[in-house]
Amino acid sequence: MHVTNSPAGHPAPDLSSPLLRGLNPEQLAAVTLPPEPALILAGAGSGKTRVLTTRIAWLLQTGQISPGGVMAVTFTNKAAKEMLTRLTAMLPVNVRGMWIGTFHGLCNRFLRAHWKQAGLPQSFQILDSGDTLSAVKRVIKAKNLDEERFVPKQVAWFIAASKEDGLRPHDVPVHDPQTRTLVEIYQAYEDQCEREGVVDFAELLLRTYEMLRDDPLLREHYRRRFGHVLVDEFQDTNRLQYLWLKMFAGPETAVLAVGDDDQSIYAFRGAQVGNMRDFEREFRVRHLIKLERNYRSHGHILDAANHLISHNARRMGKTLRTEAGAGEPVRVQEHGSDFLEAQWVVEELKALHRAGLPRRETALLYRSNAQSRVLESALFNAGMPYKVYGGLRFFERAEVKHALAYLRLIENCNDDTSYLRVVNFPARGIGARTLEQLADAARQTGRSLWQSVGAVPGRGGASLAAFNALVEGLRHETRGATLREIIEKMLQRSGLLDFYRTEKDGADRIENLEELVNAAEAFVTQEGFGKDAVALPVDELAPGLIAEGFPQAVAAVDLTPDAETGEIVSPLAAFLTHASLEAGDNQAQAGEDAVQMMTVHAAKGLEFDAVFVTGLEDGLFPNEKAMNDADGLEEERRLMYVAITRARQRLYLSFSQTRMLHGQTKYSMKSRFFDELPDGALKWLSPRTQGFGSGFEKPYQQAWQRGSGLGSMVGAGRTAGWQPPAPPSLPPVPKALVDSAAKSAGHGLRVGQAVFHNKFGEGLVITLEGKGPDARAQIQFGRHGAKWLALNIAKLTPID
DNA sequence: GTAGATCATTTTTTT
DNA sequence: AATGATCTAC
Repeated sequence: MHVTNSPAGHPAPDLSSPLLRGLNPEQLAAVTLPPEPALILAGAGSGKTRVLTTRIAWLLQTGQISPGGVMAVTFTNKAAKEMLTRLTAMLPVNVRGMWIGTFHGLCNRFLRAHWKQAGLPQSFQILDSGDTLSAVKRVIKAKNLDEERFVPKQVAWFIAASKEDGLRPHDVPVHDPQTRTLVEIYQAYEDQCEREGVVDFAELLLRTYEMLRDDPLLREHYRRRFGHVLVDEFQDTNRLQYLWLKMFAGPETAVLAVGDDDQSIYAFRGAQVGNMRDFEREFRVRHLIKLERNYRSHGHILDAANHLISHNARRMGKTLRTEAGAGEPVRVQEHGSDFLEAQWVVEELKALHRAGLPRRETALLYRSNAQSRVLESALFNAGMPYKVYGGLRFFERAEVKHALAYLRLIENCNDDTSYLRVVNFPARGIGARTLEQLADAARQTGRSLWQSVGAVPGRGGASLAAFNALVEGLRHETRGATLREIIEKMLQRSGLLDFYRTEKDGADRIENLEELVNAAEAFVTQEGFGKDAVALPVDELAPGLIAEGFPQAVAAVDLTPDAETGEIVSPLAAFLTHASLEAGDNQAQAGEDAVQMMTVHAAKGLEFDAVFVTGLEDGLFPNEKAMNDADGLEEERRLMYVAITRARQRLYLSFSQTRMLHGQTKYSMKSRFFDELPDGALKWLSPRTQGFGSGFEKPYQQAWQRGSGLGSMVGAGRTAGWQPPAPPSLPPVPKALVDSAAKSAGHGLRVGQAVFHNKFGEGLVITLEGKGPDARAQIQFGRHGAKWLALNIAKLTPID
């Protein structure tokens, strides 16, 4: 542990505050750091959020800062909300003036306050990824380009990636014709967004960054305002987010970056772990604090995690410790098929539940979403409640998006994306030809679809005009209405309700539309959009600003009031922003006690008493698309590290010899990560012989009945003196394989046979074909994958 | 304009 | 296997 001393000139921190009670020395040091750039390496389960919130509370309480002077950035709405909740629980503070939110949320706030200077319409709309994709599609179509050569998804990805590197179209280096066209699309896309008054997610950040970069006065204002900037999950920041941070944080700013390089699992979407090192260097960080005390997991689990992650070459270096004792060994189980694996999981879950463990305290983790299906059906058949995270989110459902599109048109009729989405939904006889004519007219005049309706002749033109009249009518009728009334009227008049009433499975959709009304209602109450919502006086937060010529700068408070008039943006506009920025929970209804199922990515930041990591097979986890280069494999390893560290008391790791994947049976070897786990922390459960439940219910039952958490299971007998048996060399052969093996006798090999090859190592015979000199075999090798070998050439030694 | 058929696709994902 | 997107036939 290395904590730099406070430099001379900083008074010793006031340590008498009750806020600081119960912090360990490292946490305390982090919370009470002097106002200078600092980096906190916060391991899994080390109390990171607590440090962050306590730090803010302490700064406020000791009068070192006012609420308006704090900025705290997170990645997810959930993290931001949690911070606010904890903070208000610690300190009675008005959070209105505080800038605590996601990168995108804060940018939104900034751009709403400076909409004029940003060159945006006052009620600009935000495109979510789906909207962005359809906008890109329209550009590609308008430019008459081949969608095979310019796949919309990839183009959208290119544009987002460029923006996240801080590059505008003319900044992108062009070396080949393909890129040149991509850049042209990018430019056309930008023009289109500009015309329609919409911005995508990356644009929120990029535009904020550019404004601060190009306007020294504005930059100076914000730098003066935010004495403290705190960044959560720093290892996940991308290039643009880092540049953005450098705009807000000047030489005087106390930036506190909190992150864990070992939990960086988003490189695939642009996260740069290197930002941590850059931060250390560029901000001249003199305070590096490591939080290595883990308050979550028992010893064996941490041993496994530490041992595994030590195989990564590029690390900042950190080892988790616990005082909770060794606890239970990590249970490893092998299965013949994914189906059997799922059955075993269900039986173990039943046993855990019988032992008194709430189902919500158990989690099933997997590498990819496709793996959830088998598990789900096994749980379903067993009648065990479960909850799968990661499906469609509320605001992404088709019917909800349709409804939102109508609302967006009411707010801004030039939003072509929304226009196209609902102009013929429900069907009103407006076909592709009519829309093509409309698009042509719009393109020629450079106007929006809405504005070009007059240019379309005949019946099509009349239908379009009728649609415009419908939206126009809605706008008039709902003027001054409450959000609820607006939405209800829209659902009626648009025909959406009628449409879904006649649909055969429209009942769910109607339910969701009703839920939309509820969400709006909740939003109005929560965000204080009632009649007495008032903008904060302009000079309350940053005195002296007006003199500097930036009256608008400070008005960027929660309710996004207009910078000049102080008038608050309409509830409808605010709700639409909310809908874009926060897609809603992607979980089923809370309440029922259910087993939690999710990908390892989705599990980051969560913890459970018992965790199952399933499908630990080479090719799946580590994923074959990532395991061929060192960086990819290291990220997979970090992912595994995240999976392991989710568990408090009990961890199961399982893998299967066969798995249905893309409609075919895939044969795999156990994950190479098993070789990187310490034998002493593992217990290999032998298949089938011990039966289900493993007889471990007792200590669990006692622990939970005592109502105690960590510590109560320490040294619970089972692990003392326990010796790891040698892992079974190769698994028993599935029955189907044994049956087919009889036919292929002759060369001494059979399907399912384990063999050894001098170059490829151990493998499993998957297929046998041909006879005599033509005989060949497909063999699944561990890290070399499946190979076809000619049996008269290849030297294979059967393994017993 | 819609229903049904065919075809490609299939790591991870927040805002 | 299952999903989504595009194409074809009415």
